[in-house]
Amino acid sequence: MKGTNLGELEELVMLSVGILYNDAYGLTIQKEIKNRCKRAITISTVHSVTSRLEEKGYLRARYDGATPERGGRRKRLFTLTTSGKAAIAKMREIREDMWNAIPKVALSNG
Amino acid sequence: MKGTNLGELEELVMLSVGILYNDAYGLTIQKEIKNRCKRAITISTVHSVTSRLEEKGYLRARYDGATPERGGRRKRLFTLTTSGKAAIAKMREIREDMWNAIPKVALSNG
DNA sequence: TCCGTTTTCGACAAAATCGAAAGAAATAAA
DNA sequence: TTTATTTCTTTCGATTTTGTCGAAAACGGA
Repeated sequence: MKGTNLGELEELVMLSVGILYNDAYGLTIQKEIKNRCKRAITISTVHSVTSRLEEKGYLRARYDGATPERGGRRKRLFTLTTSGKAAIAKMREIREDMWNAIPKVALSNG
Repeated sequence: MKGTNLGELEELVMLSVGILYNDAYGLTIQKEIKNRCKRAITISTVHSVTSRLEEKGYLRARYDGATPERGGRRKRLFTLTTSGKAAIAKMREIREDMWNAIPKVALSNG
């Protein structure tokens, strides 16, 4: 049981779900990533990532109960689970600590 | 040619190289990650990641010219390239922006 | 030659990625 | 009412990149 961590894209999807709060589903997640990261991924990619995150227990899904205005299939909305929130928070903390530990000289140009 | 991005572990290795500055090589990188991330990876893993980062142009390697005190093969020291620095800085910026965009309510417990 | 350190090699699992096609559900058109 | 259209979800199969090892090879003193 190795892969208990988050991959790079998995993390971006988690952050997107957090940002979108109560409107996170395939399409909106895809757009969020496109806008913020200037990175085009297909809807298939988003779905395969969200599935994996569900399996890991980092994301929970529910069906949209509200009536859609003009047609369309029910949306599958995602929210972060408690362990999901903890996972991304921890990664952030570790990276920030590492950034702070980099000596200035290592980042100067030349 | 898709994979121009950094993977999760690749990023950690880059940060470690920055932290270690003029003493970044297999062993020290491995330890840095172990200490900071509480994550045990083998030395083989570190080497395969650094190789890939070199190919991507994010890391540059040189051999240690100094005489080793007590035996052992020459070390291969790594430093961040200009594009390498830019790559990790960009990832950091994007993630910070995303974190700031997450509404408080999405992170509260419950 | 022997020992300890470090890198290279070859292999495999997990994550990232896509395209295409098939459901669903609600509404608009016939 | 029946059919078509729209908007999304699901699923499948396939391929490239990343992540991960264990073992072998290469050094460089002692």
